[in-house]
Amino acid sequence: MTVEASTVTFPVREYNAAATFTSGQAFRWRWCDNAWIGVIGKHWVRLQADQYSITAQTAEPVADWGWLADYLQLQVDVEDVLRTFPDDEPIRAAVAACRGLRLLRQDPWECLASFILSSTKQISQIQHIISLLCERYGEPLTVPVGQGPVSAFPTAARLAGASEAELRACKMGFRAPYLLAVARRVEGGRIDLERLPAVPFEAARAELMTLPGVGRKIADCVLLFAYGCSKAFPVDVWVAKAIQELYFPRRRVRFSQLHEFAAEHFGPNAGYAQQYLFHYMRSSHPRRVERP
DNA sequence: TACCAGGAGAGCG
DNA sequence: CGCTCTCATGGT
Repeated sequence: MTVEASTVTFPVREYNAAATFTSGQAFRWRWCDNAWIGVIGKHWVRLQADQYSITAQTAEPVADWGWLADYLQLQVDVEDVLRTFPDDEPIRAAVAACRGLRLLRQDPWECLASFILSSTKQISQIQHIISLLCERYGEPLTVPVGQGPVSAFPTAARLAGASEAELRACKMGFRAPYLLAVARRVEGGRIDLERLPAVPFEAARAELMTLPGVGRKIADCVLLFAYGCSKAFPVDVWVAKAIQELYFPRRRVRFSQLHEFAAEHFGPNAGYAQQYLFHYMRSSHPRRVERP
């Protein structure tokens, strides 16, 4: 590994950055001048990936790159994950469609807030809402000369002090009272997001689901994308459609049955399988609005 | 115009 | 429990 000033290069095989950053798990990455630009915690980050490595650039000197390796989940061997998938045609097709797709390890509060804002919204619109929210309530960050300004994701404390009308002005509509209530519960210590990793899976999900605006799907997204519970299997309209069409053609299956099937069929890394299916369905049934 | 988007919550029989 | 409706906003 080579480090000079604010850049670092990690050797890594089979990391499909494009699929990873556009597959609807994180919402702040932009493709700009042949690189991915985003924000991780309080760091502005620019990433370039090739077949054998990922090179990262930050705006300020970094002594320890552990936070970045953790976010990108560089220690994960994709082949190990794929070996746990069921050997069936739908999974083979989904994996073939987005080789090297990874799951990121995101900050719990940012992930929770982002997915509260995601309900019944297209990914491009979620990105827009979050962009407005960060611009208006996030702490401005140091950025290299020539780069546009960016801000950190707003803290729960900051949003807890906002009004519902102010949040609605960020285009989030009926999700505003949900986000506000959850920000106030987190800020008031009535839910401790740092403690959840120590809680058994089902109990952690149940606790997340006590939050207003957080049902089974969003709770599973947070467990998967923030806490690394790789068996969590969020079922949204796309994944429901995927399982319906690929595994139960011409037989109507209820929503609860989709969960039961997923839990027993996809194995210990069901969440990874879910992400491959999601990205596969979206890229094989493209909507113009999603791919400019 | 009607319909949909990485849902959740409330009301109904 | 299982179904339906509504919520806010922007796009096709």
